[in-house]
Amino acid sequence: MSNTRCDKHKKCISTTIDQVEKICAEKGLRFTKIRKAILEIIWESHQPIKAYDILSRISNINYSEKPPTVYRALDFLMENGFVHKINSLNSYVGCSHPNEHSDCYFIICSICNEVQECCDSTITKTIKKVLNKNTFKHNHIALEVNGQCNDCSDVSKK
Amino acid sequence: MSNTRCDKHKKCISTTIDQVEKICAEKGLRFTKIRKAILEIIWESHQPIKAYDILSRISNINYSEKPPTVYRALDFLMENGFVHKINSLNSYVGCSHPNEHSDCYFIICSICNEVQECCDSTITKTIKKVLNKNTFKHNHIALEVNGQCNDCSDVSKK
DNA sequence: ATCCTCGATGTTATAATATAACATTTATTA
DNA sequence: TAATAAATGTTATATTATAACATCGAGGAT
Repeated sequence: MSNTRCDKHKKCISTTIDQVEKICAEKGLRFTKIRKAILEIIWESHQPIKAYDILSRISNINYSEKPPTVYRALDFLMENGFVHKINSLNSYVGCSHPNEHSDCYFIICSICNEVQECCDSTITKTIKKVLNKNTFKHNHIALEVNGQCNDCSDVSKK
Repeated sequence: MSNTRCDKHKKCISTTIDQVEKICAEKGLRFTKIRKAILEIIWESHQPIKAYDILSRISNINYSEKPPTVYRALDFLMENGFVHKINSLNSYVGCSHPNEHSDCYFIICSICNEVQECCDSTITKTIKKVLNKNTFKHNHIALEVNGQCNDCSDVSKK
């Protein structure tokens, strides 16, 4: 399934990278060569990618990269909302709307492994109400739903 | 903070263990000695506990236990809804209402590390609506909110 | 009761994920 | 241009989790 949803994937990558570049310029963040290379690798597919898969991809380009290189770039990219970690998969995905909001929700198809963002303000509102009842101040909301996407549940019916 | 919320913690453990025992009997599940011991260790506090901390606790009792012992018990306990994994912490907590519903939501205080369940049906309903819109069939909903609990944000004000 | 089977446990080894600590380089700014 | 702060390089190791195969033991079939 990997890139089928994104007709013009190359464009979709470069648009996002440009956007990130712009945001970094505005905020005075250093979007260095390594950070950019790693963000590009993450965007090569719309699937979540694992840190060590990023590492082996980047080692093809520049031999002898080591884990801290990847984890540091991931830290930077996550801190600034350009990438999200899917905790249930120990994997990382690019954020398709950097800077719009801090909390992103994910639906993860356990058949094709496709991950889609499903950021929805009604979910956020409902959660915030419950947090208020609990007098809990939130920093971050992580929502990951595991199941089958439409395509895969259709296939499994046949 | 650890057990302060639960006035009679010993009772609270034994009640839950009894409940699990009963559920297993009804369902023909084998609540073996090891599984019980590990569930008891998990319930020693209301905090999430890490697999290797369980391992070292159980090694005090019975030397020479090894990781698979713990992970197998955790698998059993999670499959049957007696324990939940907090993915963002790689940690495990006992479920305070085994068998009532499959999806449990957590609020995690980053100061005192206390984790509370905040299973709320309005959240579930709202999420399900969004999943329907996306024609996505869910198996499991994981919601983890990180922030500060009431007690800790009070303290930090002072 | 005995054998059989299957699930549970024991055991060894290793895979997969992530970070600590310190050295060096590069960018920024005073 | 020197000072300084941030980023990267490097080595080592910590943490989390599973594979693979051997053995044990409970409960059912005969």
